Amino acid sequence: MGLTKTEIFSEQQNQIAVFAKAFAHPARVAILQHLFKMDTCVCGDLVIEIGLAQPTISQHLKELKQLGLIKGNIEGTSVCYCIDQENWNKMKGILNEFFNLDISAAGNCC
Amino acid sequence: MGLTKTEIFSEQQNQIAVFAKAFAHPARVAILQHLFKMDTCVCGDLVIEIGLAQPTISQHLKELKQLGLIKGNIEGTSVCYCIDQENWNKMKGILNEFFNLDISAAGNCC
DNA sequence: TCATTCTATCGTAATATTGCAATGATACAA
DNA sequence: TTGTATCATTGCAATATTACGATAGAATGA
Repeated sequence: MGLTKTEIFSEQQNQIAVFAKAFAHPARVAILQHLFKMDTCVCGDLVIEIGLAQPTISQHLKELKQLGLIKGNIEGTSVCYCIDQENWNKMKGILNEFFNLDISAAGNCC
Repeated sequence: MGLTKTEIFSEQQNQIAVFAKAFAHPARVAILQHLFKMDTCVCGDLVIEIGLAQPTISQHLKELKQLGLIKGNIEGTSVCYCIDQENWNKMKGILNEFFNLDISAAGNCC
């Protein structure tokens, strides 16, 4: 049905899934890496840097913005994008808690 | 078109996206958490534990297995699943490298 | 052998995602 | 005002994902 049954999972499980979805596309990974690489905010060159059409980039930026991982400030005719440090760290905390589950007990019987 | 243009991205970017997709669904998050929680391998009770139909769980398990994040050993009529420690740590390394990109330079102009 | 149990696969329906052309909207410059 | 540059939105087509009923396969026990 293509419809994820979010209601049967915990808030935490859904939140992990939502954040993970942000990185589940190489274009969004590339956008974020570029935002990190630049020592200033990135305006328009994302379209040139990544090889996708402008509406496609705009759509990916919108998703990242809705998740709160990036911020966008209007600067004249262009828009300045950068990482939202606070939310980025929050996301990192949530995902790291999941990644660092104790592995010692599991995995020793297969 | 629903077709990700993997060819225009780096190997690393695609790999991050592929791993992230594993966690981009709460059912798979729940499966992995359950595998971690158990101090022994998990066989059939994932269907009961999580509220999805058996074919659906089987499908999610297949995806996780294809990524190498879990292993499955046949034990009589049932199958024993557990985390693949080696690949799990490898995945953690790749994603952490991405998460821990230097944030100090970016994000100070918005 | 036959029924039971457990899991995988197939087929299908519905929703989600991706990508882009066309079009708007806004700010600035001439 | 008229263009130009930049980015957002809309609308659409194509592919991907999610979920499950039905069914098949494999091992076990009666």
